[in-house]
Amino acid sequence: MSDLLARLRARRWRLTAQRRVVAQVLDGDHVHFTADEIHARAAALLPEISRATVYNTLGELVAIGEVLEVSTDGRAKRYDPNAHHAHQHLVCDSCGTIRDVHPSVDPLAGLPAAERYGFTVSRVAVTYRGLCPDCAARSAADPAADSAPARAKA
Amino acid sequence: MSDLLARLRARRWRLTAQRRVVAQVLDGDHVHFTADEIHARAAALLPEISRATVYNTLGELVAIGEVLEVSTDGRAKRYDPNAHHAHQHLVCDSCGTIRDVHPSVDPLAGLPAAERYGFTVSRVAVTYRGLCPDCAARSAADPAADSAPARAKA
DNA sequence: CCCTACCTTAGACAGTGTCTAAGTCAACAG
DNA sequence: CTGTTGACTTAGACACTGTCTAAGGTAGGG
Repeated sequence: MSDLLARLRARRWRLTAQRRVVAQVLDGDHVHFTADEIHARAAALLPEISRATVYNTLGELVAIGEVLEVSTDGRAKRYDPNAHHAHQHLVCDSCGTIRDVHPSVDPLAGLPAAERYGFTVSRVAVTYRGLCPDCAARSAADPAADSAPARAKA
Repeated sequence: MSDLLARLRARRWRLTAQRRVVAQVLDGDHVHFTADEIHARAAALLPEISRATVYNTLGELVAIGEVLEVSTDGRAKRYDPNAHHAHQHLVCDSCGTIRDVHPSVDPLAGLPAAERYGFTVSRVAVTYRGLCPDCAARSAADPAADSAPARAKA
């Protein structure tokens, strides 16, 4: 992923400071940030960067296939820099954490032609949902908090 | 589904006119409406129904498991009344149409314990994406329209 | 070093969903 | 049937996420 900038240059992107910091943030921890989180982290490196630029850059990265958009909860989309290796997601219902998992079989095989209703199927998104170890421990200790998803991370 | 009202009564729900029309709308075509579409259709039957009530009622129906929430595109959530029969979704990237499909194997089996990272996995959402027959035909006839997803149905 | 097309910015705007205070009414008791 | 009560509904303000525009800035080629 460290050659993302090189790939962008090959696509004739103008390498502005803003695009560099967005790429740098995506290149950091392999976490799946929301656009707002990416903006906050980018702003820590380049305070004057605007929200619109982050959205623009993310949209362009998605369009050229360097980054994947993941919408797991109907709230903010998350951006997944791991676009070059097929994978699926494991999502915590409580804190929203996402982990990548790698499929052992091609999930497209699970859909027989008879069930495709004439659709041209090109992709499959598989999302496993449950509780991450931390949240499972917390809900066992305090069952009342079970159904109160924390918006912010602990 | 026609006994949804009976099931709600069994749960000690107060059966107001508003809840009846929401149930009635969900009971209609097996389409997956957004909350706003449900509100519009409910308002056709009961003009003074408010948006908040539709959201409240849908939220309660989801909480008790009578209806499923589906978020396919990061925009409005859609509500799926077919909650009593495990199924997956086939989504058209162009027009947004959703069809239910029925899995031949338990998709949870695709995730070996070694890949669960300590998560307590309770559900799996599988979404197949591609083009519906109509949109595939249209994009074959006019490739330029291929990447311009229509927000409204044709 | 200059130019120009592309990029960024601030802020307004739009869509979706949540919350609150006040009024209303379904269900039950008598 | 009528009264009571607490759950339900309402309008509208609010919050969050994402998009758009006009104006100014700047990367990269000459």
